[in-house]
Amino acid sequence: MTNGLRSVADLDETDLAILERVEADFDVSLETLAVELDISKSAVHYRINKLKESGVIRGVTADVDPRSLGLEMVAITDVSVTHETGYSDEIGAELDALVGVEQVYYTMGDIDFVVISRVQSREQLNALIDRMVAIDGVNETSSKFVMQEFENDRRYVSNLSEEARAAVINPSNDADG
Amino acid sequence: MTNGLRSVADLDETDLAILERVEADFDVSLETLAVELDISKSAVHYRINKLKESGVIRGVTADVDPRSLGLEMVAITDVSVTHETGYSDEIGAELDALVGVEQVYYTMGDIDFVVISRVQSREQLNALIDRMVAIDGVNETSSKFVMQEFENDRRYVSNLSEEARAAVINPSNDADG
DNA sequence: AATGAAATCGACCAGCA
DNA sequence: TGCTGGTCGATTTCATT
Repeated sequence: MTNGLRSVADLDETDLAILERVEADFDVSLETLAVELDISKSAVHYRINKLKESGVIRGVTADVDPRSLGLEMVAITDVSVTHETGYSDEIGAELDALVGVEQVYYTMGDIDFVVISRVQSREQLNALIDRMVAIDGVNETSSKFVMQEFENDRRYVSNLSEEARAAVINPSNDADG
Repeated sequence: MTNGLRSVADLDETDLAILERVEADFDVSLETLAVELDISKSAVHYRINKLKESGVIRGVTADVDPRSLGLEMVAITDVSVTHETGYSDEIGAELDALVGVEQVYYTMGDIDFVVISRVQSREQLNALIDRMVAIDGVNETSSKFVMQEFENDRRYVSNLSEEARAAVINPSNDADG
């Protein structure tokens, strides 16, 4: 009996420790990690490479502050679509492709898509919503402004409960393996 | 200053070109960038350093695939709070600090917070929502499951319209049309 | 899977326009 | 301030265990 958790790559505690550090700051030196984990620099490098190749680390990226680009306005838009057609995949992709759209979630319930967008000005937001409505199959939209944002910086490993962490390291805990 | 856009750091086209590349893939070599931009390696390095120091690049991070950690379930929770007190800052921070919470938005309107959370299982989600409700000042929650997610990978520069890009490069350009 | 040595690349410095 | 070329140190690669 599985609880739905299936680990794609098997990771040990050392991997998680590396991931926790590099997902917060990849500029940390191999030597620092090597000392912390009490393994050689080459071993750290070997593991990071393996994590990249296996897709656990999807890439290494510069984290750009959107405010430095003038992107100071965030909105959450609920988008409902006409339910006759089953083109939710396409509509979601089209919403996601719109310039200014940051995240698109397709959800259960009467509201079909939740769209997070980030723009410079109210004019840009209005234009963006117009483009959403123009998408074939989009029925209705309802937007709200974000007054304040509490970011978590997309750090997954450090945001894992003890239980969740254990489930990653040992997926055969109560799963099929 | 007519359209409300105020640039924090002044960036030129070369900076934007560098940002566009490194926010997609920081593993790109200095030499590749130098050739592409027709400047020296040192100049690329100098600019990247300046972008880091000025806070435009907040950091360099490994992008970890949440699914490799078994984080396959995403939920969007609307959280309303008791409006008597003005502790929205604290409540937002408390929501954000909960393990499993990825993003917290404080919005205008009758729903006060929109919380995006990512967990391994339904049990973890239930426990998470319990912890939300337990926060002092939280009134009511309403959650919906995310069936599909269309990601944009947090790439801001490449997700800028021509108009928005121009506004970044030349902030004194108050031509907002 | 991990190591140490060798090649390669990025970080830093002094100086220059 | 923005950039150059050169040097040093770190990272990447590879043969070996």
